[in-house]
This record gives sequence, C-alpha cells and structure tokens, in this order.
Amino acid sequence: MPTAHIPGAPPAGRQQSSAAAPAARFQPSGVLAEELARFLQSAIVFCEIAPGARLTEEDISLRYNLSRSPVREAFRLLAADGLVVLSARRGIRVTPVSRRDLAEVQGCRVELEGLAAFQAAEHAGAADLAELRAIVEAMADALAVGEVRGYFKHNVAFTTRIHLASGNVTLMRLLNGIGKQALRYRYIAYQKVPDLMRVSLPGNRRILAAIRAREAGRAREITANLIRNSWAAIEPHIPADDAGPAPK
Amino acid sequence: MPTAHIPGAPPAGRQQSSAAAPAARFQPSGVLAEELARFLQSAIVFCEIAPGARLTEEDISLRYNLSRSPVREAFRLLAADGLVVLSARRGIRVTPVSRRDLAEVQGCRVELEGLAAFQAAEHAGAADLAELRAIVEAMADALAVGEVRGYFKHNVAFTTRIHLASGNVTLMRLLNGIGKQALRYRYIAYQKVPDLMRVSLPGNRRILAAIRAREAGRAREITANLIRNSWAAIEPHIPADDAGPAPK
DNA sequence: TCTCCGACGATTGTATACAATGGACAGAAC
DNA sequence: GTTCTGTCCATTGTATACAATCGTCGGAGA
Repeated sequence: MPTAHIPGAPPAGRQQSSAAAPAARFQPSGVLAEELARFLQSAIVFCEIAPGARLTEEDISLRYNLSRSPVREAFRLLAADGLVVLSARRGIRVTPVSRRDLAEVQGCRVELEGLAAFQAAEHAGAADLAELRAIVEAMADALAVGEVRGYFKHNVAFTTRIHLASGNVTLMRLLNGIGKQALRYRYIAYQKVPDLMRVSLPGNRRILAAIRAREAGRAREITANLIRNSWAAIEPHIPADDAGPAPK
Repeated sequence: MPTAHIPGAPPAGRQQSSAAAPAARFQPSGVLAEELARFLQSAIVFCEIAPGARLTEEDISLRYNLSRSPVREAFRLLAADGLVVLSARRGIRVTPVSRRDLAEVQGCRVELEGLAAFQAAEHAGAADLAELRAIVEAMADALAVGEVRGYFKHNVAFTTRIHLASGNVTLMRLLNGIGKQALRYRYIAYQKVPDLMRVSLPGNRRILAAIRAREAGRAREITANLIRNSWAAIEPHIPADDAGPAPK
C-alpha cells in the first residue's frame, strides 16, 4: 500500500535549489525537526493528512528534501503529543479518531482546563486580562462574518492565553501534550457544527468575566461545562468505533 | 566544567567486548534508545544523577559505548517527560528540583490521580482488584521490615495499577508524562520522611476499599488528600527557591 | 486445496562523518 | 582597568551509509 498523500508538498520529485521550484510551502528557518513537526502537526490537526493515514520516514525526507535525522526526530515529537503512532518497521500512522479517544481526551481536558482557568483567576495580571479581552473581541468579529477557521484560531489563542495566565508551566506542558490531540476534535467540531460558535462565544465571555472577578471556582465550572457541551456536539460526528475489523 | 559523574557506568574508557569487562550495569536487550532512557530515568529518579547536573550526548555515548543516535533519542524521551532540559549547543541539564516545581507537579497530580481513581472505581475488573490487594499486602510487608525503597516501589506499582484500571489510555499517557517528574519528589519524600509510610499505607487501603465499593467520588477524594498530605511532608525538604542567582 | 517454508523487500534502528552555531577566553585598544 | 573584538572549541544539528528485523509473497509438498 502506498503512503498517504500530503498537501502542500512538492510533487515527490527531488529538486535542486533553483528559483523556479520553491521548497513547497514548508520553509524552515530554524531547527529542521521542530519546524517540520509544526508543519506536519498543522496538517494533521486540519485533517489535511487523514486520520489513520500511513507515512514513512523516507517518504517525508524525500518529499521535503531533508535527511532522515530531523524527519525521524519530528515524528518522535508528534508521537509524544499523540498525533501519530510509531510501530517499529511497520511505518507510522496518523492517530485515528474515535469516540473512545474523544471521551478520554475530553475527560482529561475537563480537569486540566478547569484547573488552568482556576489558577488563571488567581494569578492573571493586567496584561493577561487585556489580551484575553482583545481575543474575545476578535472571536466576536469572526463570528459576525461567519469565519469558522478564523474563529477557531482565536478560540485556540484564548485557551492558550488562559494556560499562560495560570502561571503553571507543568500544567502548560500537560495541556500542550493533550491539546494537540484535542485540536483535531475541536476543529472537526467547528467545521461540522458551525453553530457551536454561538454557544462558545458567550461561554468564553463568562469565563473571562469570572477570571476578572477572581472567582476561581466559577471559572473552573464554566470551563468544564463548555468543554462538556462541545464534547456532546462533536460526538455524533465521529465514527462510532475505531474501525470495523481491527487491522492486526 | 566537566560533565557530571554517573554511577553504574564503566570508567569512561572505551572497552572491547571481552568477557572480562561487562558493559557496565547497562545491558540493552531491545531498542537501545528506550533501554537507555529507562536506565537514565531510574538514575535520575533515585537521585544518582544529581538534579541540575550537566550531561552531553557524546559523554553518554562514550560511557556506554553507543553511537550518538540512540543517545540523542533517549534524551529526547527524557525531555518529553520533563526529566532533563535540552538547550541547543549548551548541553543537557537534569531538571532541578524546586518548591515551585513541586507545587505545579502535585497540583496537577491531585486532579489527574483523582480522575484515575474515580474511573478505576467505575471500571476496575476482578483481576485489577486482586492485583491491587496483592500490592497493598506487599507494601504492608515492606513497611513491617522498614524497607523504604521496597515500599516505594510497591507504592509506585499500586498507583500505576490504578491508572491501568481506569482504562483510560490518554489519562495514562498524561500521568506517565508528569509521573516521571513526580517520582523524584516521591522518592525524596520517602527517603527523608520514612514515617510517611505509616500515613500512606492506610490511605492506600482506603482507596482500594473505595474502589472495591465502587464509590468513585470517595476514591477521588481520598487520593487527592493523600497527595496533598505527602506534598506537605515533602515541601520542607526541597530548597526554597530554584537557586540563588539564576544561572543565565 | 491447504499449509508450511524460505527468500526477498520495505522500513526502521544504529553508526559515523561533517556542518553550523554560540559561548568562552585571550589579546588589543582605549 | 575595562571593554571590545576576534579566534577557537565544545556541543549539538544534519546528512548518509549500513545493519537488523518483520511482514509478505511465492512455491513446494502433502
């Protein structure tokens, strides 16, 4: 079975550094492995690489004209975030989506995002509050014009900013680890149920209000509820079980 | 500044595969990177490599007679678990311990371990319960003869088994990520405050009882309290702030 | 026709060589 | 004496070659 198609990549032929054929849309600036991991992560989150798709290290290294070292490292990074599954000498698979996985991810998120909101309410500084308010406004604007992807990105920024405001690096590390996986589901949600925006925006406004009022417990509750709501909205759009016959 | 001393390693001289000089106590059987990561992890958790110690990839590869590839990968694994901090071209440092870090780790653990206990109470099967009971007895035996390290290991096994019984792979992944870091603190705790065992054992018995009785909420509460207790017991034994003048 | 066995190929695991970068230190200029 | 600057070196980043392993597929035998 051939490996999966990957968008935004050169046509799989190795290319010289002539001006005519730029190195795809992947243009590394710093450390290759990290750049590549970010690039692939985005492709996976936005379902440009399908869940369950199969990849190989050599595949990617040929496609982007890199050596296998950084490619290999990039895949380890993605695996640590739960976005791909490595199996020795059997290739690499993009983690499939499933209701079971969704339940696990959201269940953990209820606790951790709740904790982040709680601690953000305790520790947020003026700069955090101002930034959060600005992001909420950007979300409102995106909602007004119906820009789903724009709303999604601002929503993610809002969440991330709350994590930051909590001042808890360990918590951020954990949320980062699970968050990548969650992002896929969140994106699917907004794609399939754009109306989720109408519920999400007021919810986020209330979270911000609770944080500003230093009502930590309330911030936690609202956050938890919002996640549970979106969870319920997403669930019907995820295949019921992983796959028919589990591929051995 | 020379790199840190590492116990259980050959005397830094490269050695041939003669029978006389076995390859240290590190004897890989499977994938080198993973084996090495496990080996180093244990050394870090048991403070055989000091917090804050400096290492380099080449250092380790010479010491254990490996190439840099698996060594590099092992360090990435450790970094993903928060046990070391990588900084490009400046070497690798074993993550220092600090009260702030302790607070973050334990704060997250309260939520996640609580969730694990909750779900374990919901889902544990007969095999899980039997195993948990056996482990508790082993802990009691270790306590009876005052074997701190033995008690510690069984205690870790108990926790891990609860994670498993929760049936939540994502949660296990998260707990695994933060757990490695927590292990250091837990080990320091039992070393400095052996009496912690006397509090811990009854607590664990009550957790098990709650799980057997399917009282999920109670299992969560007891777990959370136990963690908070040990947290309080550990704190005085950790240096108040990271270090005097933050080394830039 | 079914099963077992063996060879081959795909894919990752490991080793090694080379490149690039950033810090430390010595020396000169002020 | 202090500061700036340039060189050198330690250390990681990247490229490539080779080894090991597992699955697959075809063929032979029952």
